[in-house]
Amino acid sequence: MTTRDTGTEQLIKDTAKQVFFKEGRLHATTQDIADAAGVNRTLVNYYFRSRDELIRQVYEEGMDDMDNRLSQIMESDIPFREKIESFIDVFMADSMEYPYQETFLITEMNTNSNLHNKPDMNLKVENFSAQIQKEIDEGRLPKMDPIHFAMNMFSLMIYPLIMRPLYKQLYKLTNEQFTKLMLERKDITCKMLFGKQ
Amino acid sequence: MTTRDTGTEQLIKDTAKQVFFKEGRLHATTQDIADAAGVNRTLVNYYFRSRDELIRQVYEEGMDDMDNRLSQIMESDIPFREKIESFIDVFMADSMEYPYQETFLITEMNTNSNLHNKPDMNLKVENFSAQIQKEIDEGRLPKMDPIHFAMNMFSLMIYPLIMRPLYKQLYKLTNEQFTKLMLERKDITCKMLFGKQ
DNA sequence: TCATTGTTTGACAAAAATGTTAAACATTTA
DNA sequence: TAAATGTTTAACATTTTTGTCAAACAATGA
Repeated sequence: MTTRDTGTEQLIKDTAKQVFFKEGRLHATTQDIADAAGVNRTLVNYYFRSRDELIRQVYEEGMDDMDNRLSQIMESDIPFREKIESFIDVFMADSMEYPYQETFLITEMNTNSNLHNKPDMNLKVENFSAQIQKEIDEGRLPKMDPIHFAMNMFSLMIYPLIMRPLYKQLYKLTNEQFTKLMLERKDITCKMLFGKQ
Repeated sequence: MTTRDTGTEQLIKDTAKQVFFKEGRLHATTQDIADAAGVNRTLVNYYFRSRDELIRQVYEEGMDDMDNRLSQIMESDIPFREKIESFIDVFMADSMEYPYQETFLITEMNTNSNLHNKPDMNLKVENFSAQIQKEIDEGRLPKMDPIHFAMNMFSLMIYPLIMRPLYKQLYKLTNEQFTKLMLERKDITCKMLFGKQ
């Protein structure tokens, strides 16, 4: 079967990511996704066979994406702090687009538990920890388990975006105000991490 | 109808909170919840009329709980830093029990959008911001929008707990190791917030 | 004890979500 | 153009989830 590539398969997958990662509608049905994509629901089955398979692919690609974003910290050979600054810049821009990507992944992990971990991610994480440890040893970061640095960084970047509906309500913020705050956070997060206050 | 109170209604609601807030199984069905509670599924309808009503009550009480926890920051009249230290201590203990409470609330907000905000929470938040602003004015905190202090605090406390399945996998952690790290974070979070590194 | 009434259960019904199929449609290519 | 083949659609079927009801059960009180 020489696929004719009408872009529909990709459209459905991309729309599913919009719904799950961007809008955070984690209970969305195939009908919801088809509607959002403006296509007949049957096409979900035509291209993906089942809902589960669509979810599986979205999950898989979400994980791959995380993996790729992690790689970014490794490859460049610039000083640690600059590397982190640049990482925060890129990662936060992505997260502002898709705040619920990690939440989706975790929710799937919590409901399925038949998750296959990508072994090369462990290596990257170890590598990252080693980089942090080096900074600690050379006195540029306070003494602590390197995992805390990573946790701090991801927490400060992602969590406010997840809680957006709540913050908007509690602090009576417009979309513009919220976006402005998130952009400010790039700097704030960096300063928090390196203790330069 | 003089209720006989067999504790079943409360059991179902508590179990729902266990499933949603503790296990993070956000797609759980009424059957899942009934099974977890060890009761006949029909009792969910007997006591709550519909699934939606059970969810509504869990949502409502989850919000009330957040409200109460926020109040805690207001009432005591001890110095700001001590207040925050004590708050982190209590809040993190709660969050370790129910990591997905806020995630559940947000997911519901994202799917329903017919949320009625509790107006008195706005007041508490304003009060909290004023307290932070005072610290800033008196030079005990760096200059920034007080909302960032709140965002930093909640992010550092909650997000690592949400991501637990991922961190456990990436860093090859046992439950005990993870718990130990989370307890360490009480201190780390506090130091991050006040810049004492 | 026996009637009353609230609770629990299982069988059934309804609704919602997902999956299948055949026919209509569109594109390619011979 | 016409056959071949991939794509889309609507009708239908199946499965899953939710909701209803009457009968069984258990506790209370006259």
